[in-house]
Amino acid sequence: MTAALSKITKRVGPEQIETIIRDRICLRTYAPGAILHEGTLAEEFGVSRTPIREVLQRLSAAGLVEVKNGVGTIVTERTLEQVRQIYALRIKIAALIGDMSPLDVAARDIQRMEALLQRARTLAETMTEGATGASEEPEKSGEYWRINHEAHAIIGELIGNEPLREIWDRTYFQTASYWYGVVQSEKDTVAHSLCRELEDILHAMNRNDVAAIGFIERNFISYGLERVMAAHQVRVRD
Amino acid sequence: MTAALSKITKRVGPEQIETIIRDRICLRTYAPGAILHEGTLAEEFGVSRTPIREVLQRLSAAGLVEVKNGVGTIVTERTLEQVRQIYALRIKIAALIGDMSPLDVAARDIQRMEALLQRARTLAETMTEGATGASEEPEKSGEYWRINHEAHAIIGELIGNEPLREIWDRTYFQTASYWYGVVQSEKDTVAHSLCRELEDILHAMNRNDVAAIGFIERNFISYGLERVMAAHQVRVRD
DNA sequence: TATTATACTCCTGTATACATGTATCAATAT
DNA sequence: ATATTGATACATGTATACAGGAGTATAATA
Repeated sequence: MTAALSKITKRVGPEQIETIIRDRICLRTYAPGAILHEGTLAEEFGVSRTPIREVLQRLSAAGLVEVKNGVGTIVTERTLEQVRQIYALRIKIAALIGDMSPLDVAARDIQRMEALLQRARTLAETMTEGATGASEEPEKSGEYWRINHEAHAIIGELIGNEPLREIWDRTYFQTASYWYGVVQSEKDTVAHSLCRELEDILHAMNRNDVAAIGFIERNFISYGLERVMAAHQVRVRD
Repeated sequence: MTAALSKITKRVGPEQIETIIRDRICLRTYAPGAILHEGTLAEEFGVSRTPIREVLQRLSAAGLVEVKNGVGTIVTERTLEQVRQIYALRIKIAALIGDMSPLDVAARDIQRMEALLQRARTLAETMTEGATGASEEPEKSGEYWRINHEAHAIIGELIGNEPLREIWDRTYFQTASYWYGVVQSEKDTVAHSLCRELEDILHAMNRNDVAAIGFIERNFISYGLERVMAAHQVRVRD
């Protein structure tokens, strides 16, 4: 692990610890196959192993890690076929959003999405200008992640069927790490794609057409699957 | 809690403990709203609170219980609307089975389902004959549960898309308790309905038509929703 | 030199003691 | 008589010590 993960002074609860570790998995700070040690994490967050174990159990139930006795907690590695299956499911789930008790779009949601679109446009412009600048690259990827993550959350809040929303989140986090791998290698393309995605969603939100949002997502998830599989082929080749 | 839950001598692992407690929730041995105590469960299974807590955390992640600090672990109570939403999702999920990498039906599966149908027919006959016999009622309900549970498992094994199968199981367990409430009050009707369900599935299995099985399930889940809502109305009335 | 057995090291699994949170009930002030 | 407050009992949350399992390195032997 990187040395940037220093000890935290503020006491944080298990829920926040879970969020932090989950984000690290999504952002590939903990890449698939990486081994996490309970003792190390306990020391970093200033707590005992007990609450850390609780967090890892929950992440295990979410399918993000696998706890192995005598070894450690391993970030889940998925085969190409497994990733494809999750994406296939996400496509079907997205198409269901409009059918399952969709909620009304609030003005507040539209404002949040407009702010995200603004940030996404700034990010995309910086991408094309800066070309392949080295030092600021990680921060751009981080910004992409934050935008994408909040957009996902806003859409999730429009899903009135709670069990469906849980699946929406669950499958999103399971594939986030692999999608983020694509983001790192094709920043420029995906940044512009994100802009179009948010524009389309914003139009649908202004019409209060949640079903349309589901189908827009369906299409962009399908696009994501293509990119992930292409990137995976490249990785296998070398 | 009933006194029938005596201490267990054999040492059992957390996985088995989880299955036992989950079954008790499904069978309403632990009814919705019931409070479970970690210490009591620990003593019953002859282990410390630590593995019990791990089990309860997993059941909490599965949406079957809710752990409350200073109070206990409460078996999840769901409103009529929440139950309806889960059923609505199960209906959609069932219809997806045929689309998502269905597996071939093995001869072994057909044999298992034929055996279940046999047991279901025996159960249904006993129902109509015995009318309202008192002493053997619980055992009949238990037999209904075991048949229904194994049929669910067999169908689940035909789902090639693993994330979809997880949802299949998850939503099944979340509604099992409420469906079982219907079973207890309308044993005769549901026993015959189960026979027809298994017959239809067996026909589809012989044709290796997994998609058909999905739609058969879709229809019987829809039927289940009707019965659960009707029963819930009765409960509210008194 | 290759191979196998064994001891060692480190990580998770479990048990237990203690800290903290919640609800109940009784006592007291209004 | 009633409302409020405080003590108390008991629940879960956390820390820590110890037991068990898995991998590795080392040394003995064929």
